[in-house]
Amino acid sequence: MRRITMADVAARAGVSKATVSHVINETRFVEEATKNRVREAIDALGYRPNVAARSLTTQRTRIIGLIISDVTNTFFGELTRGIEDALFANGYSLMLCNTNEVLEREEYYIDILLRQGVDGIIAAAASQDWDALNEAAKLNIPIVMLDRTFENADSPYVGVNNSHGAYLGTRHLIERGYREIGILSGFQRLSTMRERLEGFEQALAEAELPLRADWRIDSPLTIEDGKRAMQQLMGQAKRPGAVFISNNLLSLGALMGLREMELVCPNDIAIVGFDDHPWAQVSDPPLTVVRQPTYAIGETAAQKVLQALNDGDGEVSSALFDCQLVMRQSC
Amino acid sequence: MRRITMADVAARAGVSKATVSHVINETRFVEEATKNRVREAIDALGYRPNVAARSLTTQRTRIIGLIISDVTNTFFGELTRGIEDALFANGYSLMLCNTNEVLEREEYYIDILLRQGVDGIIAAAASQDWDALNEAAKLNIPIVMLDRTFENADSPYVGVNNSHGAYLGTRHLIERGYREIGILSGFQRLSTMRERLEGFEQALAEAELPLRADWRIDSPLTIEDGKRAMQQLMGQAKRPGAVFISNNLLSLGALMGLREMELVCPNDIAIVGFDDHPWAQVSDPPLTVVRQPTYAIGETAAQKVLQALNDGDGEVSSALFDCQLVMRQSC
DNA sequence: GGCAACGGATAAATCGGTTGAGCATATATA
DNA sequence: TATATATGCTCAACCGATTTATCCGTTGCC
Repeated sequence: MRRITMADVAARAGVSKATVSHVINETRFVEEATKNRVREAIDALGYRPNVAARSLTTQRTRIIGLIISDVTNTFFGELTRGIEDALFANGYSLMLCNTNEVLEREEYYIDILLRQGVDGIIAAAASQDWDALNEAAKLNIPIVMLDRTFENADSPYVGVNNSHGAYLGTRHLIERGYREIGILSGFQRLSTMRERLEGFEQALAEAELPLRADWRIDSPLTIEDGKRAMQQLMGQAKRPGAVFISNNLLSLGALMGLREMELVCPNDIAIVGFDDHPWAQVSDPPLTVVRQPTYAIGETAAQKVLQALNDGDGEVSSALFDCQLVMRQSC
Repeated sequence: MRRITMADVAARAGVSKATVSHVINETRFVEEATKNRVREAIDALGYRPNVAARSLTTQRTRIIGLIISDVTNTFFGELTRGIEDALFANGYSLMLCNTNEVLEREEYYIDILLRQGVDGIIAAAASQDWDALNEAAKLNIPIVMLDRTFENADSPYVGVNNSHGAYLGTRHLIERGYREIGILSGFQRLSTMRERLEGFEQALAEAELPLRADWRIDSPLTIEDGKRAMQQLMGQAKRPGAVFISNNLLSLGALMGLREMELVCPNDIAIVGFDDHPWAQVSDPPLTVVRQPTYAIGETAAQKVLQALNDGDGEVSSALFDCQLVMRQSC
């Protein structure tokens, strides 16, 4: 079946392509009678505008690119969902790019997004600097940093107050009487992880508790690494009594690691994790966590790009959400 | 910064646009020296082809549309990931559409995807018939049904043998000695849910066990509904001793529901769920489940669309994966 | 009466690529 | 020497929209 074009519609309605275009986009006054003939023709023919052709002239695609490390991680899943809903509500579509925290893949995707001519980019970037995104910035494509940011980032950022979140979680451990506290601190090249470590350290410092290097385990952010990290932590002669875990996958892995070592939480070690997850309610034990408003973060990020798109030059502000301690039974 | 076009590259390299195009796409022989001049110009100018313009003539976008109900559900998250990886490996991009099982939203998205001119569609469709996708089919856009299908579906399907999976799970319960078995059977308008119910019934029939209507609870597929369903099941005077749960969100909700009622699994009720999830290993109790190779299903679905795209008319086959029983401690 | 303004449309250029036809020049064949 | 073939590239039409400039009445105003 040949694609129906605007010319077909114009012919059937007995008007020019220009008029059809104006009826569709409401870009100029058209007489009601003419409008109706055009609409009738559109319906009758089942005409569907070709986005590529339109983009060519308008230089807009109504597509937003999203760069994250992995949708499989529910944290990113929720973010994605929030973004998608906000875009949907505004007639935009989403191009999803998983980078797996691999820089080359991120760079590849940024290039693709630019070729695609996306109107904006939301990025939970794997890179540690602005280089990869710089080209996008040069092309004046609005960018919103999601979840993470970096020093020389030159775009609004939407995320949470990580250090305060970690501070809350750690202080909770201290208030429950734990004095020997470790941390699974993740990947220090990510701003989120650095900030969480900072909040953790601040809470310890305030309580005048020691900061032991062997009770801080850095690692990539996977379940496997969480398991390993927890086992390394607990494999030591001198074990902490509690641990703050900076990331949800690490928490899950940690729980698995404990199980394997036949250690029991919170008896052998108390845990406060970062990021909530429905399953955390039914885990053994139900996990006490610092929760971030993930969906809202995504939603806001999307609104920020759209705002940048609509306002033109007006500066778009960053948004920092607060975390919330959710007490359950792991400490 | 003005966008660099092919004309700029051509001018700088001292050749025609046609030659530049041929160098980029390797669509015709070009002398090595000329090629080099073109490549040098491309690099020097930082030229990036405009996908919209290309799509206009080639009628291809190298974008595949994915329709699912919700990325937030890890099952779909995994599917999405498998799809994205396969597309990435082949130089295709992914447009993500969450429908929330809402028909209007699905129809809206299909329309958008067609306007966008996606090369193919992978759909875990909310609709129960072919109507919504029919337009895409008429335009000769390859479609792959993901996870679910329906009677008059006219496209390859990639999923698992649901009835056999449910059969396996149910038989396991029977083998463990349970005789009074219920089912949280989800949404009967989805093929997956119907098939799972079928497998469940078959296992009961084989063991000559009764099929009680009050031990079968249908519901939408959300955590909340799982909770309600489980509480309804266990709120009855005559309770079953075990239950097969046809969906992962329902399983999670069921666990929460039990907790609230202060009932213990598997003592008060044994559970076998459908779909595995990392958290199922650390839940209380660790959940025995029927696992499907989710990632592989997604990957395969993507490969099927690409195959349809490349082979032209060659019929693309469906793919049915097997499920696997993962024994843990919920029965 | 003459000129401006306006209402309601259209023709044609344009966006940035791809691609079939065609055009020199060089080499092979008769 | 004339002709055929191959080589390497250019020209220009085309994809399907948007948008600028323009056109042809009508009406309003001085």
